[in-house]
Order: sequence, then C-alpha cells, then structure tokens
Amino acid sequence: MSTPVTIMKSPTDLPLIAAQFKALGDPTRLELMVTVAGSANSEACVCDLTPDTGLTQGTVSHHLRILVEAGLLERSQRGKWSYYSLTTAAEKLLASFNIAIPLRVLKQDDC
Amino acid sequence: MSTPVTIMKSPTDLPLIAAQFKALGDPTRLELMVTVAGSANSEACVCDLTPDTGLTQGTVSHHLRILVEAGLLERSQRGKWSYYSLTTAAEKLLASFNIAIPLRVLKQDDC
DNA sequence: TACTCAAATTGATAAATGTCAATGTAAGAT
DNA sequence: ATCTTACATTGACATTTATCAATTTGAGTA
Repeated sequence: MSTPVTIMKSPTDLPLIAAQFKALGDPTRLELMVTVAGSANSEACVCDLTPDTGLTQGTVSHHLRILVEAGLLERSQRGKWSYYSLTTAAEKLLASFNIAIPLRVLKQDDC
Repeated sequence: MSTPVTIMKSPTDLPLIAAQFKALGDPTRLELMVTVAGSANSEACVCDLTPDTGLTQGTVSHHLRILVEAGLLERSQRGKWSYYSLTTAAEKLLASFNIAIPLRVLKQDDC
C-alpha cells in the first residue's frame, strides 16, 4: 500500500518559484491576473485592462510584460490587438488560492 | 445535485493576498520558509537559520519580521531564543505549491 | 502612400527594498 | 553585578521598482 508522498521542489526551483510569487506580489499585477481570468475566453487586450487600473497604458504594458516573463501570462497578437491569457501554470496557481478563477477553468470535464 | 463551486475571494482580499505573495517573492525569504518547514518540530531559531543564508544576522531578522507581518510565520520566544514556525495559512499556501512541506504537516490524521 | 489605432519602448524620477555595520536589548550564566 | 549570548533595531547606502510622459513600432485603413 503506497502512502501519499509529497513531491518536493528541488532547491534549484526555489528562485523560479520566488520569481513567480514576486510577479504576483504587486496589487496591480494580481488584479490584472484576476481580470484576465474573469474575461471572456479568459483573455483580454491591453485596451480592456488599462481603464480598470487607473494607470497609464505604458505602465500596464510593463506589468503585463513582467507577468509574461514570469511564465504566468501568454501573449498572442491578433491584428492590432495583443491578447493576454493565463498559462496553465498560472491557472493551477490561482486555483489553489481560490482566487477568482471562473468555474469553466476548474470544471475540466465539460470543457 | 450540487456542482462544485469556486469560492472567490472578494476584490478586497486581493491586496492582502498580494502582500503574502510579495513576502514570498524574495529567494531568501522563500528559502527561510522552506527551512523552517523542514526543521524539527517545524520551527527554527535565528541562529539556525542565519548560516544557511550567507547573510548577516540582522538581515535575517529583518526578513523574518517581514514574514511574520505577512502572517506567514509565528514567533515564540523561549529563553534567549526566538523560534519561528509556519502559520496554518503558510502551511496551506506552501502545500498547494508542493514546496518542501514535510509529510507530517500533510498527514493531519496522525498528528 | 499617408493616416490611424493599439501596444511596446524609452527616459526620467520618486519611492521602496535588500543589505551591512554598528548599536541596543533582554535573558541566562559566572 | 558583570559578562555572554541571541536577537532586534538603527542608520546608511546602492539597487530595484512603479510610475508617467513622450516616442516608436507595427498592423490595419483610407
């Protein structure tokens, strides 16, 4: 009988994980993540995201870039627009915190 | 038949959660958390934690204070020593990331 | 081609952060 | 009472960060 075992991240992973935590450690960026997660098709463009924040478009682009570099958002350009969506890593991460992840993401059976 | 529902944090919680992420977003602090989690009785004193980091004792105390203020560590003084241990919030948080939480913490039935 | 719109990038600046050396504090030991 | 030991705090400093205003890039449009 196999007992459940904790899969432990190797110490090498810690800086990478810390980088993800750091990226989420800014209220604006966490709000961006939540907004993206709650958007139609789980994606949003900069013009959708900017007004909510009360910040400049350039600043929002900057935050989005940080989230992309942390592996939490993906960027896909269609026409003039850049659409940002959660990576699977980010979905798991936010879901484990019960942070505003729409049901669609969690109920994987009917997707 | 009830369908599983995501408990969504209210937007008000986001700054608090961001603060916890921020506290964990430093490699040194994340390493401190892991070391504490892996220590005997899941607690450690500053003198145990300092050498691993390669940092000054004062700096380590500083980081520990930040983790306490974020609600991730608890401090209990016994004699000359200050023992730091994970809060239950921190245990859940790290466990959801499978980060070096000893089995003892996870197998709640035999505690 | 020239124009428009969305987004990225640059440069500047004020604020926050991580770190150390030095000092302060408080509890046990001599 | 004096001395150690463990830890916290302070002050200083270099680096990083969040932000804006302004400019550039790049894709569609007239």
